[in-house]
Amino acid sequence: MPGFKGQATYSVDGKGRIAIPSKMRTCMSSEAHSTFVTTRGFEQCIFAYPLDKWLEIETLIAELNPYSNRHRAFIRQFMRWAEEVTLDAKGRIPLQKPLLEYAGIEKSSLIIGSQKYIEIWDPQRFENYLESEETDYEMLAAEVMGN
Amino acid sequence: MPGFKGQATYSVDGKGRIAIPSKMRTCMSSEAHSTFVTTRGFEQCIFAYPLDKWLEIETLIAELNPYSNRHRAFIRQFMRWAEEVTLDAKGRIPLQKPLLEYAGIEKSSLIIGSQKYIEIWDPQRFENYLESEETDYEMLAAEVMGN
DNA sequence: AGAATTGTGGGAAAAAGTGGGGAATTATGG
DNA sequence: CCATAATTCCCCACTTTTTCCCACAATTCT
Repeated sequence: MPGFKGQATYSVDGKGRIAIPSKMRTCMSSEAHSTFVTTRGFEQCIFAYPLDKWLEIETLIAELNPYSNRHRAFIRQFMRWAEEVTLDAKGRIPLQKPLLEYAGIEKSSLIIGSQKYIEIWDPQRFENYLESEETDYEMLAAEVMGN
Repeated sequence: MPGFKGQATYSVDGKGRIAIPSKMRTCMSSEAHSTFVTTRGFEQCIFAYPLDKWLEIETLIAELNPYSNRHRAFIRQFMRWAEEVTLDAKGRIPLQKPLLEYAGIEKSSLIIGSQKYIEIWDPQRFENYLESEETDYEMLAAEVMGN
């Protein structure tokens, strides 16, 4: 089954809703029940996992030891940003204020399909990110994929 | 079954009641009978376990050795703060004064879903906690989840 | 071009959260 | 042991937020 791909610039309306591109919607498995889990990304953006993929991750989290304070801190950070959201009849999901603030998103957003999940960026911030990451595409490929 | 997730700032009313976010209520199993056990957290906050999860923990506690003073000290601390509370018709639970004092909560609180339990913080104290924990999210993730 | 799908916006209905009154229960003090 | 005070519980009223639904514009497909 193919992963999420492509990019698009979509608006975020006054109620914090954002449409998921139909091409990305169609490549969710039915086990996702039209549901995503949104959470903060490692960069300053929002990640959206289809529910089934998210549950796999949560299974790993559930095995951590909550009596270890490092583990507990991680569970806390990981879960507190997460939010289960379901597509409405028009294929949109609501984004909570804390996430929008974290990602610096206001009226416009850049949606990027990134294989197992979708990234949602403030377009300007993504520009800045590209500039700050000096490594060029070709080098990155060689480094990551190169044997 | 998914665990508690998300965060919200809710008020604590004059009677010490606090609403549990509906998204967290809906992911309790029916065996919890709409009941939580609140107790002091390992950090300076309140933990709320759904009853069924709490009973699992209590089973472990029951197996500790009461003739070891370390064990005994832990059992004593763990149990003396615990309080069984039931959701009212509006989805709220009452919080006892000692717990509120311990967590430094007055009128406002930050509710955090943390997988198997819910944490209730004084918002300001949580800010301080975040600052004191310098480790950033990405590092923590790599450390805990890393290969 | 016409029809169907996709993205955008907003209004109405439903649900969630907030606060408080009063009865029932428990605690305190003479 | 009773009277008073305090607390807990149950209920109702209000406000805000979320959810659901419909309308319209833009794009894609046939």
